[in-house]
Amino acid sequence: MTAFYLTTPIYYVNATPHLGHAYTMILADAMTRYRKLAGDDVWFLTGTDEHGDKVARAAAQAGVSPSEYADHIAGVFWETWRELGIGNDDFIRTTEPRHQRVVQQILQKLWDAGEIYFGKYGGQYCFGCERFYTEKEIVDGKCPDHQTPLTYIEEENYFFKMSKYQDWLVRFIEDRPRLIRPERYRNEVLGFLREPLLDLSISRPRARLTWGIPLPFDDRFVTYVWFDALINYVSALGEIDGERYRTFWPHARHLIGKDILKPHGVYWPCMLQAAGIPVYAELDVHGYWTVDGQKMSKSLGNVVEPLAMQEKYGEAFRYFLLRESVFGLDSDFSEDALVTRLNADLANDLGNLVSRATTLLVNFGGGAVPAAGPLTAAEEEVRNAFAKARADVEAAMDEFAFHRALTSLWEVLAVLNRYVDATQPWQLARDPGRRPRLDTVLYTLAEALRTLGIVLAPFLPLAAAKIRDAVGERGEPRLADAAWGRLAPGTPVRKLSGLFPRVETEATAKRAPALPASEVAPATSGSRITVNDFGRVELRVAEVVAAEAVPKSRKLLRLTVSLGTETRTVVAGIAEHYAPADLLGKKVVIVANLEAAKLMGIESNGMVLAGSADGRLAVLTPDRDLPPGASVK
RNA sequence: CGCGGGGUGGAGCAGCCCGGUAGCUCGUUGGGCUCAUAACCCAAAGGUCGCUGGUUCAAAUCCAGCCCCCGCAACCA
Repeated sequence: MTAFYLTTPIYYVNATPHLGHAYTMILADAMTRYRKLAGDDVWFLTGTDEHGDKVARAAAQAGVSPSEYADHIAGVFWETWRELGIGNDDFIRTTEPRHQRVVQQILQKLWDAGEIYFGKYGGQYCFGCERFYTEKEIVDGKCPDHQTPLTYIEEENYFFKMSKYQDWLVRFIEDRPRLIRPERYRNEVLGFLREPLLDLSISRPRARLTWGIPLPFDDRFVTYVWFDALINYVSALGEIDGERYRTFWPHARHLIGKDILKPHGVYWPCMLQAAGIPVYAELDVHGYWTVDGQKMSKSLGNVVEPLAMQEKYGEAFRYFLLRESVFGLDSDFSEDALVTRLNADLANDLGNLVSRATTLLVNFGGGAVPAAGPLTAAEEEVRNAFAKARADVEAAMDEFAFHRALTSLWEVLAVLNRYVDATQPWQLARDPGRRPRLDTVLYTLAEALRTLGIVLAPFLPLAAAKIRDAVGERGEPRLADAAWGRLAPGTPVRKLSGLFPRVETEATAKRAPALPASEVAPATSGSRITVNDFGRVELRVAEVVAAEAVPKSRKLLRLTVSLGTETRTVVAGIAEHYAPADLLGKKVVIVANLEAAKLMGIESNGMVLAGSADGRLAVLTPDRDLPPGASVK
């Protein structure tokens, strides 16, 4: 039995799951289900990354301890994967003792081997971000995030001698064309390695950060999160050289998003090499999702929540992600496109085929699989189409090309729909003399459903199980059983319709594309909107922390407002009514999920609400004190 | 010259690594069928494959240059 070990990144617990996390998980789930189906010994690992600055700060903000905070978010991730039907075998949290033990073990080993040294690091530091910035990142001597001046500070830290592995790593990658895939990412890593590789800072002083794993050889420091986090892939397998480690580590494949290519493609192999652990077998890199053509971000308010999509569309959500994306490239998500896929592929092609085939078997086959009569070229075509799809799926899955695997399977569906049309079983049923022919057709359809129910299982686990169940196939599906002719005559068949009901397009047609504000018709009194329409507008209390007139502008003020967890720039057309000083410290109400807009060259992320009449204007403020960020509705 | 990705019928995409009549889905038009979820099947219209040049018997596919769009640049999948 071949072992297959697939990992996803462990997710940082400073935010709840979004489309991107769900995508990684669904890819990993489909892949591991496929390998299990093929008979491999599979181990599928995911988890959460819980140490570091951001978690500590988010916890402080929420008024709880870091561990309480991490418990909560880790729970949200865990629950989300259950709802999405993800079948991970393990879920590791970096705060677990089993992880910490291995991290410390590896650190000690590296320290003993002289792979780590104590050194001084100086750089431009932003106290807001609690991190250093490189010269390239700094904008006009200021933090690109906060636009505040940076401070030069020096800090002593431990460093991993990564630089000495540069030449080794280049050769290692060059010798292994399949190590990093798709190839564009392999090229990108080799591109990184054309620049000199620096030693990696692997610690943070406890004076600054306590939320981490203490260095075993100097407890004044904790381990830097990247170093800590990457080791989860090993620590989750138990003791190094233990049984599970020996079974799975030689087959380790890491599935990641393109944003974390560098740590996985560069740091991690160096760490492993230094620690005397074999490098992973494969790094598989997927692309990003945009949403309605735009980058997904909180400030744009277009973050797609996987649970909402799952609730609304069920397995079609999973199907869409697998079918619509080309592995490694970016793809665009939209509900319209999802509904189109759902209706065309799942309702019309698959669901309808299952419905018509089971109905034929029930109405004309007496609810049981008949014995097949002589086969003709038509049956041969069906079998060939299926055999071709099996081979195509096998090849596609080897490259994480889920869209190709599904395309191949849908070619079989087209062949089957044509087969029904061409053989016309409802006509055959009228002539008792053609009973053998009818039986052959019905057997072929039943067998097609059974085998489809097996091969579709990794992609549509629930629907595939229903299809198998309709033709009397119970228990765990196995690819080996997808051989033609295994279906026993006499097996009872149940009618299965409504597998994927169509979603009526009216609901989607009314989703108007976002128009620039100037083109939006103003609401007329009398016209009504639904509560859902209103719910799309995110209103929040914001505290004005800075205000200044926009140069050369008559009407505009540039406001910096705090939403509690973030500050942002909002440009407001109120300069004729308010002096900047009037607004300082005021709590106002802003539209927080408004599309960003450039006004006089300044990007505005939100809109300050104000009422006006007869040329007089007044900014809205809460009647009682509310904290910045409080939601308004 | 920071790195990378993309530019293919009305829309969204595959194909490009391994050159050989340009393919899929949606949409449009006409026809067929009635077993099926207004589904299914057949047919048609619609593309100088961003531009220019090169290699080749042959280029969407290889090479060079240019134009446009989009990401990333140590903690967002």
